[in-house]
Amino acid sequence: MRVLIVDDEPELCAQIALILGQQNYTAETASDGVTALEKIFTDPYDLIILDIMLPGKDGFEVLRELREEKVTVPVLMLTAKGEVSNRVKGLDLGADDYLHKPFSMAELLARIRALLRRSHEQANPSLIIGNIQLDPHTRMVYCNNQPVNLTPKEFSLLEFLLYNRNRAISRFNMAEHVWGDAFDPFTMSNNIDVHIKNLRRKLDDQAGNIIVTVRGIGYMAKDAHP
Amino acid sequence: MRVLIVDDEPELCAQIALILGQQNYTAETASDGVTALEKIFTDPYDLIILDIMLPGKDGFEVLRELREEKVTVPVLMLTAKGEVSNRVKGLDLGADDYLHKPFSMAELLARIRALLRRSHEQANPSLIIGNIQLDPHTRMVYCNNQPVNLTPKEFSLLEFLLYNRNRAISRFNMAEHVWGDAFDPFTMSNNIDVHIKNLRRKLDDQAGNIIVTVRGIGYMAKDAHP
DNA sequence: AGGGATGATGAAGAAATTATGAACAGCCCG
DNA sequence: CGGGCTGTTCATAATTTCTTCATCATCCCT
Repeated sequence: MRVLIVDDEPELCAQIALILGQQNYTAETASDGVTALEKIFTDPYDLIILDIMLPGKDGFEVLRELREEKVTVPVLMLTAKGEVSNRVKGLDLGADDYLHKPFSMAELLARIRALLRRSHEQANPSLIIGNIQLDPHTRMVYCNNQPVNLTPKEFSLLEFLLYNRNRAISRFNMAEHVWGDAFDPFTMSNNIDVHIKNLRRKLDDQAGNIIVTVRGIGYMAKDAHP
Repeated sequence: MRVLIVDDEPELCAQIALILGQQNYTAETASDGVTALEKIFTDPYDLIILDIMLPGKDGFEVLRELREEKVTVPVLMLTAKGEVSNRVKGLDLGADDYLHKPFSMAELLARIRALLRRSHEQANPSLIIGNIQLDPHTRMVYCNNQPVNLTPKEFSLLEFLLYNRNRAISRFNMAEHVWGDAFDPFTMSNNIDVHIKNLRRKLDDQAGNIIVTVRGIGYMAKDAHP
């Protein structure tokens, strides 16, 4: 689950990112509106936390451009105290919720969960492909109905592949989604390949029947007979 | 056992919360209907104490929306004196009991116990897993049929884990359910881990056969043969 | 078939996460 | 006020996971 935090206070961003990380969200941050829009258009997020006060394009502008491009990601706006009328403006522009600064982390988290639940839970049954079953909610994976022990990275990777089944996914995309901000695009290591190997081993995928390698691109989770 | 108290008098809320806390319930409060609904939809409670007089959405409205969304949590309504006909209205909308203000704490507690017993008894006779048996009603825990002495926190934690058996539960979720409002998301301590350790020790779960640690997430209570 | 590029694999060190023992504070009770 | 119990925090040990790297296998193109 990818969340983008847009705020010009690095400290607050880091705080929120830390908490979200602990909850197994993949958090990224942007400190101004232009950067935020770039990130959003480059790759979709599941939720955006958007401060109104931003250098350059402010939160309203970001929201407006977003909705103009038909990006329907849920947006939680942060408003400074006293900007009461901003609530109306934000909701008019298509924000899904708002929160006054300063707020408690508990409250922020509750709202995040509510938003994600609203937008995601219905589209979130068990991901099944071949003899593999992945339940995003309980974070359990079964292979031939036997529970399989996956590490966090392995789980995220598999989840992402299954979510995009029958589509070739580039290593870059995987890195972005599983590693988020921590992803170093210049790395020379074959980190992802190693995780894929381990996944195949654990999932009894010797012949690469489920996780197919797409030469020159990356990998793909393939249904047995599409 | 999580209870939500919805009332616009902070004093009364605090009083009830205090009493419930002493009885080893996890109490949270909401002072208006909108907040209450958010909390309820975000994370389920075992019981809701709902005043009718509320700013914004009143108790009836909250109850209506609740039931509309198929939330079946037991609801105890508080009615001011003289609002006799409200009793009928509340029960029609799906309230489970009502209580006239002012009421004695003893009476409130009795009704809470009755409601919880009624709703939990059928769904929740005794939580048994392996050689562990936990009775939510009497708050007794047996290991190999020998009674085990658990502290309140340990009991709540075990209860929550057993209630969600075979599902990986994040530390965050545990904190939320066992600590409720008092939970500090910024704490750096491994408080939960320590409680888990103590639970394992008391339950003779040396090899972590019952309480399994799910790396990167938290813990899970696992049946021997799922 | 040769050569270069790309992916697979095994192993080892680094990093992160969890387990554990112990100290400390707060509270309730006598 | 002191003892016992509970809950929290901290430091450190133990374990698992992640990353990197070297090497080998495979694919693709001419």
